[in-house]
Amino acid sequence: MEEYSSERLSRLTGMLKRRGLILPAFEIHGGAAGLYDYGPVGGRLRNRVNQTWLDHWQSLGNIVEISCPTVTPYAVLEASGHVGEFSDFLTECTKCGEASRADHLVEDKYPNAESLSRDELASLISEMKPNCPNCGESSWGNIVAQNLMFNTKIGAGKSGRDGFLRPETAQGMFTSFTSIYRHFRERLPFGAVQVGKGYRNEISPRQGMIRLREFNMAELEYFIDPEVQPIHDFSSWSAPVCLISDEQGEISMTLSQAVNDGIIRHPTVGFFMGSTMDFLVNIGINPNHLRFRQHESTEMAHYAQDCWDVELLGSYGWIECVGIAHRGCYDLEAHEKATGQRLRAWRTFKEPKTVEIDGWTIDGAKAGPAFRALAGKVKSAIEELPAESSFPMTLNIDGQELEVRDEHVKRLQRTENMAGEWFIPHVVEPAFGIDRIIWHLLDHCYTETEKSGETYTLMTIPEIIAPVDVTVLPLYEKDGMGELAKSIHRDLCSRRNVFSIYDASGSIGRRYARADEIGVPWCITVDHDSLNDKTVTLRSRDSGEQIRVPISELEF
RNA sequence: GCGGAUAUGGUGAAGUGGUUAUCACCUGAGGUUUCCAACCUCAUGUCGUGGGUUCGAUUCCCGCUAUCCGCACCA
Repeated sequence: MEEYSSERLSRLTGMLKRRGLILPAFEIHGGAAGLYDYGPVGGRLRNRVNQTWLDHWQSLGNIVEISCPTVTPYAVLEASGHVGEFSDFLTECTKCGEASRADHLVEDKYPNAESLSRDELASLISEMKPNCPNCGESSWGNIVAQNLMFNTKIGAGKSGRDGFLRPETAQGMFTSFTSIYRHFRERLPFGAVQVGKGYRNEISPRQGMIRLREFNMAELEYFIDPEVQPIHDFSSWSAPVCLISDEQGEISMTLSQAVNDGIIRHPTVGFFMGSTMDFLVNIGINPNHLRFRQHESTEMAHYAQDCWDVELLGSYGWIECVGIAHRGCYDLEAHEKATGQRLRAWRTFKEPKTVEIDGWTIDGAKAGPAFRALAGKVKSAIEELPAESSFPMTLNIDGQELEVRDEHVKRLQRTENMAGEWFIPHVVEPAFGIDRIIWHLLDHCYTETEKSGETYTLMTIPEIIAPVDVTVLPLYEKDGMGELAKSIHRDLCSRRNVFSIYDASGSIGRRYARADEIGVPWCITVDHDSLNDKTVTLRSRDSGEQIRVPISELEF
């Protein structure tokens, strides 16, 4: 097991920068905290991780990919709860000027103060008079919301609307629900995936790629009928995994056992946990440095019912890289309330239900002129009345006593057949921090060994995400070996989804070392024999083995 | 955001109030070399940024930006 040390970390980050995988962005202008570039090697690595992620989920068969804007109108994120929740409330000590988080000042008495509103916090602070942790005085100014989303204006000048850069891709999937629902012919379950950028104006980005202000995320929103018991196949995950449960602490058990015991509160969450683990291990994450941690009820996001993080161990300790949340009906309901649009699915009953309606309603032709503006409210009140009501009666509507007479009302009696009902689907969301995952796979694949007494580094990146598939090396750039190597290189590059590098500088050993350092799985060497018999040497990064292969049979 | 430290070629380091800032590796060109960081010659490329002190600042001082370490934060 690789030892993580700060020395190894600095060698790794130095290599990533030197070899063009990951670099601080805008460095010639002094840099900018929390912003990183994927360089000439990293760019393709990121792309392949994204593509592998998409392929992984699309293989389920009921998943579509969509792509939504990052610029998002204010109303969308207000409806989702982000404007209200995605911020910290700060208040300044008027004596020393130190800013403190308002919820922290009262959390002795209210352990879950994070969930309090601004007004509640203000009244609690004036009541409890907490002391300033800096100067000890108790004299607090107004509470201001420090929002962690990037503000922007959509449009210019006065006509510009307020907006934000999205803090997650998820909202686009929810606001597109009806289109996705129609695409799937209105049959649950189905899911939508999206990979793209998200933004958070972090107060203090730290730890390199771990906390970024602009980051790559990949999210799946999987819509399910809460009344249908899902059937998932857990048989491929027979080994126990490390779970840190809210109630039981760290335990080791299989996913199916954890679902059966109710530790994982929904089978689909458990299924996605297993599927997520498969994806991560496939792209090079060390399974021994992976664990699942359940959110405690107090740290759960405003939308979640249950949430399991995948944490990966690397140079910065255990870092949450994936969150698998059961969001219930929170999001669709929130957007439905804000817009009045129906964001529901239709559930057909096994047997149509008949509902006897027996009650009263108004006779519009009489009641309308009689009650005028109040007629609508009278109608609602009348329809609430039991069938055995008798008229005339007196109703109190908006403080007015109204006499409702026989002539104003009609008996309502009929039998309705209901074939089904509209309901708000529930959502299970695996949300991946791509940058954190890429960081950890590089951290896990970075191997320092010795070769003839010298330190030797190689990246054991799996072939499916290797940024470079193959390098083509002429033993010497003379006698036509260079030309032959270049033609092989061009042929490989022209193939679908294959990327080759041509490298002719330095000794052959140096070039193998360079290829190993960025994790190129295969090297092709063109030598004198190649000119005659049209064969080349194919060298494996991981085994160092070399075999002779005809140029016409190179398989990439 | 607070406290502390740091900032010198692509990378890692050395050094200085005064002529042209040093070294290794890397990179490029040429030579040599018949498959795992070899060697020879030559070449490219640096004092984060703005201000101050000074005849003169990469060096001293201040601001800014960034990085690292604590604290705090982490939907």
